[in-house]
Amino acid sequence: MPRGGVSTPKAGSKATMADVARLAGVSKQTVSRVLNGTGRTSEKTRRRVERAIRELNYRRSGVARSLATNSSLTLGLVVPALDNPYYADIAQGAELAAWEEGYNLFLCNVFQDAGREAAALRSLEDRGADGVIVDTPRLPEGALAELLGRYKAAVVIGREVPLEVASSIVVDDAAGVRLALEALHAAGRRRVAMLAGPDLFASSTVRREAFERYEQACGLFDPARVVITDTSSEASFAATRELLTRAPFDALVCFNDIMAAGALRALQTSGVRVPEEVAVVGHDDIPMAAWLSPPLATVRVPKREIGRRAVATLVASLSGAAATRVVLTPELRVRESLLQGVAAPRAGSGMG
Amino acid sequence: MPRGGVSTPKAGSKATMADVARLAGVSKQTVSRVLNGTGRTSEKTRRRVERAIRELNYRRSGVARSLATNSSLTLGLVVPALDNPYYADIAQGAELAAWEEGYNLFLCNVFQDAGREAAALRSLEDRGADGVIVDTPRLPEGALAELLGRYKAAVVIGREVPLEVASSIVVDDAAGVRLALEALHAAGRRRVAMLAGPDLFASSTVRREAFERYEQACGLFDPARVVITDTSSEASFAATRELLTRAPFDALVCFNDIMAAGALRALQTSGVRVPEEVAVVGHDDIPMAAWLSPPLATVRVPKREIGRRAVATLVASLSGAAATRVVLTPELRVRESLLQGVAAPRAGSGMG
DNA sequence: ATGAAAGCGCTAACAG
DNA sequence: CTGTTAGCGCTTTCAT
Repeated sequence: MPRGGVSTPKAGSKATMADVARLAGVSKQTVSRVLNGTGRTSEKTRRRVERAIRELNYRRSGVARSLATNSSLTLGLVVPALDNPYYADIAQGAELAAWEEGYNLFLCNVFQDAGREAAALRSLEDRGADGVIVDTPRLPEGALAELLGRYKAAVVIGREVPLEVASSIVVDDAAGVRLALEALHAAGRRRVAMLAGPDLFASSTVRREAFERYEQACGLFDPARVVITDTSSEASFAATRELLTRAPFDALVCFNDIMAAGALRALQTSGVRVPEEVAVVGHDDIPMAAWLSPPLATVRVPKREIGRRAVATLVASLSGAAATRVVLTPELRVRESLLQGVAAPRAGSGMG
Repeated sequence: MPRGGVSTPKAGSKATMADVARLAGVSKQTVSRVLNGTGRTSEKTRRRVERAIRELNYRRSGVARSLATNSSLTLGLVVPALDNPYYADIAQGAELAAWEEGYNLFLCNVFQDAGREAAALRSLEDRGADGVIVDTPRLPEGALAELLGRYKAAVVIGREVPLEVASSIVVDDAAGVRLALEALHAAGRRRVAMLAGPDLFASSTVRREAFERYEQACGLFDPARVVITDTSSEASFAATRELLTRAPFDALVCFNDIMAAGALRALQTSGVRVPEEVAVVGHDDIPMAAWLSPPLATVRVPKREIGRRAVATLVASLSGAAATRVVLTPELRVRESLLQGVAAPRAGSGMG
């Protein structure tokens, strides 16, 4: 066919490399060389091949390619719940980094279910992903090791695993809690309560224990001020109301910002002024935190950075680097929910 | 090797179907039959094969499989920005539905960039995805048609495309705006302002025009009360402040909840009481909307449903069904930011 | 009920 | 610089 059909290709047109070779009057190998930029090819043949490719609207089959090369330049990221902006941010960081490294990143959201986590890990493997990053609170270590062992490389987020199993990226949770408590104490709060998440989340346990340890060390610990509840705003709303009837407190540290949002609302609807009567500190620093009223002070976790580092580590491992453990440090994000005596909140505070 | 090594497989172990066949003393074909449940196989051979599979910790290569079958039971979903909970929710709906249909769903987040959108669509194709769902405001229709034409089936979200190109799932945006305005008018608001998003988003244009039309019809339209701004809380915060100095208004309709959050904060920090002086209505109903202060009234878009329907439509198309157009209807979610004279907000309001 | 041969679309290892 | 021959691991025919 002469160049009649403009560039609008027919739907479903699936030219193969052999078609291109035929049209260009060369062998498949030459086409492959041109495509890969490997070996030397005469300027002339290259042009012919390139023209044929355009003409046929040809695209190499990645499937065939990865069958032949046993690699796919594809990475997988498995997260437990995209509806928590925390994971969405990690995903964005990872996506950006993968793109820069020349890899593709496929995300698997596994809606709160260990079975699905395993399934996602397996199907990513089946589809030929070179490596995976996984943030999974639920999968037991044995199962995780087995699943990850099938990849050339793997990175686990938010959880320490043996280096034989995978690299890991974690955040120093205890340090984050300490930052919050130091600021609270400095602001004169002596009866700090904690809204903890279920122990299912390793980081929740770590944070709760860090809280208890620190408060104990300061001689300010009272177990009656610790509540464990589900990580939803709804559950936190209810838990905070209950806490109000149980023990007096002048500050509240929450496992994450989603929970803090519920707590904030519970305090306000109970007539408790924030931060005058009770200061509130969240954890993670999701984008919405700065827009709550009052803006929520929180322990900022470098989410994008987590995603970025996870990809960097994974790519390094794929190139033969040894597994590593990365520990990231959180920062305190001071906003009005933690400040005292802020009469008229100023515009833009906490937006930096 | 006898059954020495318990069930803990060595890392990187990649048995092939031939290995299994050998160990079981049958042909590859028989193994394939057992795996697929096709053809008849004697109970005895099947057991042998199954045992060999277990022994070798064997998994079929999906890559080889899809090269041979030209199908992968894999679907792709391309979204522009996971950091907007709106998309995260769509993704969860889609993921759930795909899982139920026996498909795998790979998500591609393309960070605000038309080039990346195209790249994602292409790499999903390369990896053998059977079909894709794409929510892309930026890709011009011609390019989109070309990209989608290469799939067996495709679904576009939030945008109408010719049925030859793909099926589409859209929400009746104009109806949503009308719902908000009716409620506002019923509450006595006569000077409604609008915080619109850039025309880049088709739905933003639709909503803005619906707003103008409706207000005009009521004889209440004033162009000075319409502001177009970026879809971030920050930009909306600034735009709202500016609007306050420009034209008086007693209600504010926003393109989405993220923007509404910024607007809410701008009003509050400017000493404007919500909803007493200015009622605010968002759009989408992201989870956080209910936890803002005051809880944000919003036009609820059935996000999960969009994801679910997109997958259902896609799967149907893959089975040969004709392309279709689905229009979903939004609902008004009344919360305190729209109510009048609510002295003491009651607990749990707006949480249902 | 099972096996043998051919091929999916590509790359790798050698020729020339 | 370019072509030929083998596979990658699986599913299809077709035989048996």
